[in-house]
This record gives sequence, structure tokens and C-alpha cells, in this order.
Amino acid sequence: MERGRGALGPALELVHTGRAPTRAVLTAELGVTRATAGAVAAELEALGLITVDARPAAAGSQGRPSHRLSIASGGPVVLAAQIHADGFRAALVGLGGNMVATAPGCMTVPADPSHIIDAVVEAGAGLLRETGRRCLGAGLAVPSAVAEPEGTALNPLHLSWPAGAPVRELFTQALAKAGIPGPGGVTATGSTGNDVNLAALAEHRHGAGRGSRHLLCVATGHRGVGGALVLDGRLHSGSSGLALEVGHLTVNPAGLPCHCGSRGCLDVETDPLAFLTAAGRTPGPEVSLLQQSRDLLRTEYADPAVRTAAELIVDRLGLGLAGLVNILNPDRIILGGLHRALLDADPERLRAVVADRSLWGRSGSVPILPCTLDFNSLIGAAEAAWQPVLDDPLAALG
Amino acid sequence: MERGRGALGPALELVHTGRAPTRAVLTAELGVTRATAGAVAAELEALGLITVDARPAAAGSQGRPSHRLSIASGGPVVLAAQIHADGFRAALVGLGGNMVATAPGCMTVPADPSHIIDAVVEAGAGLLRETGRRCLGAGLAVPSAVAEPEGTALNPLHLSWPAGAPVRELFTQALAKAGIPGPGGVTATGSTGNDVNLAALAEHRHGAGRGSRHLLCVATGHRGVGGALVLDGRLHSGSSGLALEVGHLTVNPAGLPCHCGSRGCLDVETDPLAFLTAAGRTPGPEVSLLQQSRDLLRTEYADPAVRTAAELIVDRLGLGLAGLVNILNPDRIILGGLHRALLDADPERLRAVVADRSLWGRSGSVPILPCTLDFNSLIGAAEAAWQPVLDDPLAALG
DNA sequence: GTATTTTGTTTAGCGTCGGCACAAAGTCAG
DNA sequence: CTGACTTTGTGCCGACGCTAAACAAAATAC
Repeated sequence: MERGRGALGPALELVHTGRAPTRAVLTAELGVTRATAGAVAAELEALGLITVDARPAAAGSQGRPSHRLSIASGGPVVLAAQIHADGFRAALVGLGGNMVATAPGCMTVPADPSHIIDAVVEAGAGLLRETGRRCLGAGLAVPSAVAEPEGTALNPLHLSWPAGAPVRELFTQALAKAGIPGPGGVTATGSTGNDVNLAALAEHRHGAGRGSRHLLCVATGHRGVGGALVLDGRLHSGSSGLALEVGHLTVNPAGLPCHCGSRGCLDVETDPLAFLTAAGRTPGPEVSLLQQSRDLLRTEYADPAVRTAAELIVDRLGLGLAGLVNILNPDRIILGGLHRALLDADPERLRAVVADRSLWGRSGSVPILPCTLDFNSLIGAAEAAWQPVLDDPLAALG
Repeated sequence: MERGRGALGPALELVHTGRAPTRAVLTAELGVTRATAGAVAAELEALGLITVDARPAAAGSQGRPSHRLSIASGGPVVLAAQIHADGFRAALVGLGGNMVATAPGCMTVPADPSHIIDAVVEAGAGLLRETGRRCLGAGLAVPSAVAEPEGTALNPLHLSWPAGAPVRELFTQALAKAGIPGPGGVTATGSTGNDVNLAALAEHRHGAGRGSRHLLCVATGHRGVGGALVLDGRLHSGSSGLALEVGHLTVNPAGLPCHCGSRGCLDVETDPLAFLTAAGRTPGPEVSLLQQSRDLLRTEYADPAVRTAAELIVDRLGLGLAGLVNILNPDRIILGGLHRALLDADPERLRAVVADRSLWGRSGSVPILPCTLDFNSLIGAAEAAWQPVLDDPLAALG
């Protein structure tokens, strides 16, 4: 009677990522019969996850007009949270990456991981109480490499946390304490992950990475460079969660010494501090280095010193990206943070450097694109939290 | 009636890789019921791919003794071939990596791709006539990067072929001309692939890589360094087959210039020529550089000059491997060619360098192992040819 | 107004697998 | 030797998830 259990997850993912506006394209995308696609859509609607419009959409073309599929409003949400150097953000996120509610965003120095994670979860619990929405899971992004499968933060550099803080365990405990219900009525087990990884996941699902099968994302925030790889729609974080540490590729053999023991690493040669220094500016303490760099690029790009500095950083970045292209052979590259701003400032130069310095650059260069979600690891944390539901909606909803 | 169609492929793969000696462990590995595992085994036996021993194996433990599953002798084979600088090899390979028949191995300079591929296929056709075995597919390894999905050899450096030679198309045409039957009675479409990639596949299925989920292989033959990555049992060759070009990581900033435009690349700093030069030896023309290097390591490692040279190369190699560990986070590394010999000469030094120079070396170092199949790309070509059968035995056998 | 095209639904049926009872073939304890 | 136990293998049935095919619906095309 109830058809389409195995295809339920893929179907939900298609609607979730906006790739299945109607049952007709759902049929085509899933490669199943119309009967199955119809049954799957009916099942997802019965679960309260999507809605099928009663009236057909505006026709225009020949044939019977199709009914629009959309994310159910008022449907379940997940708790997404992000911890950064100055505090945290928390939000409820529905399917389709819809922000349902956002907490004010506390600005405090997150000295003790346990305290701030408790606060994050409490903020989320407040949002859930206010909105009365059903919560199916929770995700947390931290600015640190996260070891798998333990879920410990190895280098929470900007947070003055102890290395190896058991972030996932703390998060799970806090969720249990706050009584946040998760899949199957049980208290949710939270997902946690490296923020660049999660931001890349967000770009893949809802941003510039949609449709890519081998997506490489590189970004620099305040200090250091982060990378992430999304293969066939799943984050590739290596055998223990520590892959894509791209910051220590050598891009300037005679360059600055790096804490890794080498010199001229991508990490220290292409971050905002390197750019500001190259442009001859002394960074001020008032706003972030990233903000100062962006402002400089926007307002003073005509200044030869600024332009030369930008080109220098672009050349180094291009060298690093070329190295990554040689190793990973992605079909798309998305840049965030300062790298995105540099790409915007002079797209052709960066693409030329990458094509020139990668081995197979001449036989087909990789598209290099700016991120479209501003590398939003909050959305990414939500994506990670939705993953179990996308994998098996029935099991996740009980 | 006939159960176990979906589990047929995974079951065959388990027997093929020697991980399912009996139906009982097949049950456990597949995560199905005994009924299903039994039906699957019966089906595979009916297809002539495996045999179930009539007599139970020696018991020893409590309970009903189990019957041994093994690869059917006299069963179907695939044609595997390898082209190298001095000629080619061709063989018939059964399931389980069993060499069934080997062609004498022509030693001629492969000037024209079309001619040598025709010769390879002719040799294979001869083997098939002699043995009368059924052929289910064919695979060819070439010492060059192979672009996907076109199947063209981009840098057949040692072969004096034109860059971009359509290897797969030539191979497929030659197979059709020779009338080599493939899956479903139709003429086989051949697989072709980069030889290091295929050798890595062989190591994963039948060698030191068995059971690894994130396997990195690095090897140097005569000149240059090749890499390959096997993720969850499938070769990862990137979006267009050009991934894992690991030869141009910088490992010696002040080093030799490389044809890629940089200097101090892994390619020119850790290959046999670099080793021989560092040891103060003038390479002779009689045997290959790889052979000379191996001999030197084996017979004169006591000589301080040789030992120092080896340590120098090991240090550079360790730096390159550490860079790859930072990016790929494999759970195992397998070395071949000279790199394998260097590992054998001083395992601890290489492991220490990698642990020290990789970011997370202290929190768990990667096992670095020598290859056990001598990086046999012939077996790897066979694995690639078997893949369709392993994916769907029924479809492949008609 | 009828034909055509495309979308959606209903019904029947089939293949694959799990569940369960049962049978088979060994070890173990006495 | 005998019976209890443990593990392996098989037969039967039903549930589930899909396809196939016929039918129905709603638009455009002429």
C-alpha cells in the first residue's frame, strides 16, 4: 500500500535542495515510475515535511500542468548553532535551509567549552519553546578541526579552549539536559563539525556548489586558511575528520615561518594579515582583520600598493589552489572570506594562475566561484543535523 | 524463488577478496539472514562463479561445520594488459586475482599506440583461444594520466606517443576487431586506467590495502612519482581522472627545477635518479634506474654515502607524505617502487618524519606499509575489468 | 470540438528480503 | 554411547518496495 520507502530519502533531498519542484521532475530525477514518485510525495506530505499545492501551477506549456512541491511551512526544524571567537549564534532551521528563528547571538568570550555549549543549547531551547516547533536534531559548528569519531576539538585556537575538548559529548549532554527532543522522540544526538566543512556543505546544498560532484571549498577568515571537500553530496573529512588541512601547502618557499615548522605556508601567506602587511597597512584593533581587508579592497583598489598586494596574494593563492587541483581534481572551486573578495577583485588573474600552475590546466580549467551564502556554517550545521532525516525520513520521524 | 539479487554483487566481492570463506561469515558480512546468504551463494554457484565445497571444512570448533566457499576453477576470466616503456604484458585473470594464463610479454618500443594496443589484444585473444575460457571484460593499464570520461592518455611520457592518444577507444576497437566476447555476449567495452591507480586498486583488493577505507598509495618507478587514492573500495580519480598528481608538492624549496615550473618537487627530489645522484653514483645504462637504486640500497646500505643519501630522500618523501596526510587524512599509506625500498631500509625514520611534519601526527600516526603485490597494475587492470561483474553479476553474465 | 501531450492515480503483480520453524552436523559432558 | 547444546543451512510465508499497464485528468493545438 504505502509505496516508496527506499526512495523517500533521495526524494526529500531533491525537494530540500530545490531540485524537484514538481512530481514530474521528481519522477525523472529519481529514475522511478510516476506511480512511485506520486506515492513518495504523498508519503512525505503525510509526514508533514512537504506540501503538494492543491491548485496546479501556472501552465504555459503543453500537457496537464503539474502541482508544485514545496517545503511544508510550520514543519519540523533542527537546532543549528555556531561558536566563534566572539560568542555564538543559534537558530532553528527548517528544510530548504529556511531560517525559522534566530537567537540574539550572545557576544561573550567562550572561555569554558562546557559553559558556552550549555548557553548555546539553552538559547536553542528557548527558541523551541517560543515557536513550538518540533525539533528533529541539532548541529554545532566550531572553529576547530574535529576528530572523528570522538568528536573532540583539536585546535580551538581562537577560543582559548583546551585542545581536545570533547565538543560532541558536551553538546549531546547539554541537549539531553535541556530535554530537546530529537529523532524518534528520543533526545537528539547532536552533530558537530569543523565550521569550514559545514559551510562547504551549506554551499553545496543551497549555494554556489549545487549540483557539483567534486566540490572544493577554500576560505580564510581572520587567520589561517580552511578547506573542505564535498564528494557526491557528502562531506569528505578523511578517515578521522582531519582531511583538507590545506593551510600548509608551500606557496612561497622564501616566505614567513609558520608554526607548522615550515615556511611560506598558504596559511600565513594568504590570510588577511598577510594582505594588510603586503599593502603596507598597519592593522587596527577596532574591526576584524577580514573586515579591514575587505574594506581596503573595496575602497582603495585603485591605489597601486593595494592592487599590487592583492595580486601578490592572488598569485600565492593560485599556487596553492593549483596544488590542490593537482591532488583533488575538483569540478568546481568555491572561495570564501578574503579569498572570495580577492576573486571578486580580479577573477581572471586568479583563474589564469591556477590554470597555468596546475598540471592539466590547459586541458580544461576548473570553474572558480565566489560563495553565495557567505560561508554560512550555521546553515551547514543545520544541514548536518538534517542528514539523518534525509537519509531515512521514516526512521528519523518515528 | 531466486533470492538475493541485490546482495549478489557485494557477496561476490567478499568471496573475490577472500573475506567470505564460508556462508556463515557471508551472512555476517552482508548483514542479511542465513536464508538470504544461502540463496546468494547458491545463485553464484549456479552462475559458475564460485563453488561450495561438498564436504564441510575441518571443524575444530563447536557447532555444525561450515562449507568452504571458493572461486570456481575454470570459471570466466578477464583480459588484463599493461603497457610499459619496453613493451607490454597480457594475461587472463580469474576472480580472486588468480593469474590463469600469461602471454610471453613482448619487448618492443611502443611507438604507435594503435599498433601496440592491437598487439596486446591479439596476445589476449591468443590466450583465450588456447585456454577456451569465457571472457567477461578487459582492462588496460597505461603509464600515463588518463582523462575521464574520454579515456585519452594525456602524458604518455615514456612511450613516445602523441599526448591525448585515445587509448580507451583504440582498446575498445581492438577488442571488437578481435571478437573478444564481453558481458552479455556482446563485445566487451574495455576499461583503461592510469597504471598507478590500477596498482593501488590491486593492493586494496588483494594486497596490503585490504580492509582500508581511505587508502593512499604512492610509488616511484623509473622517473617521477605517482599517487592513488582508494575510497571505500572505489578508486578516487577526481572529476576528470586527473586527481592524485602528487608529484608536484614542494619538498625542497631550494631544490632542482621541475618541468612544472616550480622547483624542489616530490617528482624530481625522490625518484631513483635523485637518489643515485645524492649517493654520488653515475647511473649506468644497462639496467633501469629503479633496479640500480634497489641494488644500491640492498648491497651498499652500510656505505655512509648511500645511507646519507637514503635518509635525505626519506626526509623529502616524508615531507611530501605529510602534506598528503594533511589534505587526504588516509587511514593507511602503501608505498611502491623505490619508496617501498626506502621504507624497508629504515621504516622508523620515514614514519617519524611523517608524524612530525603532519599537523595531527601526534594524535595518531598513519600506518605506512610496503606494497605486497609489487604494485602490480596488471592485477589492477583485471580488477577494473571485473568491476562491472562485481557490481551486478546477473547483468554482466547475461 | 476533437486530438495530442503531459501529469497523476489505480490496480495487479513480481522480485527480494526478513522471520520463523525445522533440519543437519558437529562438539561437549556424563 | 547418549543426549544436550551450538552453530550452520533450508523451506515456507508474508511484508515491502517497486514496475507495468491501463485509466483518468487537465492543459494546449489545430
